[in-house]
Amino acid sequence: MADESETNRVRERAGTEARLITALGEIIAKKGFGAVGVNAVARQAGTDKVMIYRYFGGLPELVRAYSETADFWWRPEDLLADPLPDTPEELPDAIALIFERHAAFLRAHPVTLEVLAWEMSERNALTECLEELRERRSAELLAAVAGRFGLPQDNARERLGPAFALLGGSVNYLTTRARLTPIYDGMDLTSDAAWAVLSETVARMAKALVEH
Amino acid sequence: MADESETNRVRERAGTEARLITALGEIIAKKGFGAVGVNAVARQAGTDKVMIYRYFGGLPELVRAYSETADFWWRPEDLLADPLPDTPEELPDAIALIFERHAAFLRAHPVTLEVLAWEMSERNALTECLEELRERRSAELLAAVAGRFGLPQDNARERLGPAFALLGGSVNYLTTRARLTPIYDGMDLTSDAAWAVLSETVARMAKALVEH
DNA sequence: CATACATGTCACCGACTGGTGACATGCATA
DNA sequence: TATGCATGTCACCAGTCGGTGACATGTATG
Repeated sequence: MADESETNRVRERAGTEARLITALGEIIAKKGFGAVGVNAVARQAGTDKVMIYRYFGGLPELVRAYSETADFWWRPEDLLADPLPDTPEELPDAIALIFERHAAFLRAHPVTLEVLAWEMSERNALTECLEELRERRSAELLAAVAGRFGLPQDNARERLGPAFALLGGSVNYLTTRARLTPIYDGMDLTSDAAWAVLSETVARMAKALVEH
Repeated sequence: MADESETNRVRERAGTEARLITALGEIIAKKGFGAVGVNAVARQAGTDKVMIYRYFGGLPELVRAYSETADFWWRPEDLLADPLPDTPEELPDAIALIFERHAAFLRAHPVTLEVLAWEMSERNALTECLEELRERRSAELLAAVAGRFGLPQDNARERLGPAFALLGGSVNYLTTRARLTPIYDGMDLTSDAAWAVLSETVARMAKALVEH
């Protein structure tokens, strides 16, 4: 009968759940967090919004499910990959490289940028997941850097910690902002040249963190 | 008659326009940019949304009118007010003080913080006004600092410019973010203590900007 | 006084939102 | 084979949104 071709709607809960979760990610990546809603996600998944309520309980729970499948943030290894200077006197260059890689990571991960933007206007399962992940990975990174360059942990936490917060915050801001407003202080933040200049500046400033 | 007490609705275009403009500012300050809409603004102004269309043409034009009445950003004088170090060797401390005052300004101007947050998800008359204002004032600040500390303008633009962009971006990010998510890298950004630590870090890093 | 206009008020429209009940259909089990 | 349940589909609800037309009323002008 014609049934076979028509009624081919998968009829499998796991598949529908998976399609809903990936659809959410696609919406975020393509349209931004402003476009997220039960209707849009269900349409993108090719199913009905009723499934969101039946299988997840609601949009917040679907968002939570999505947050558990994804990995939004870098791992310390990503930023400390070779080639990276080792000796203590090269620490400023290493910091600049970490800065560069942090920026490159974000510029290559649009969903993370959207969630970072979301954090500015709303708290939800996704932003809380990213927040928790970033806090943990930042601490790990700091410890890893201290270990690699032979700094005492408490000293690193006192001196390097706030500096990493400052520089990291700057990267988060400038990359997130650049999606819609590329110009900042006369620089085009979508260009590699601007980021090279910024990285150079970081290298120079980082020198003062190690000296005396 | 009872007319006088009942029909006291001002019946004056200028007054209604002014109430609409101030109502927009109140909505932004109290509820954030997500709550801005013709219905909400008209209700806050105690009038009818028809007036927004009749007198301004629509919400975007009302927003534009509001943007022309307000002054969202610091002036260079605000950040360079006395007491501020003068001598070239004190430049790092001056930079740290500018950083502190930038942060203090934003923490005291919730509407500006909301517009900064808005920039992350949307472009409109308000965000463009703030963008233009900030770009201009930043350039003025840089020139003023160069003048005050006897730096050649092109040198200042090359070395101090990117550093100001980095530090300023960090302040924008951390203050805007702290409205909803105060914790960042283990610091409570609503506390003065955290900002004191950050300022100290800036002072240390700025030393490397002047040396050699 | 009578006319014309500006101001303010109200009701309504279509579109979209989140959310729910009712129903058809297929599969697994008794 | 027949019953029960899970899956999927559709229609509908109430609420809000931006936007507009129609009307009442006050004021200034002829």
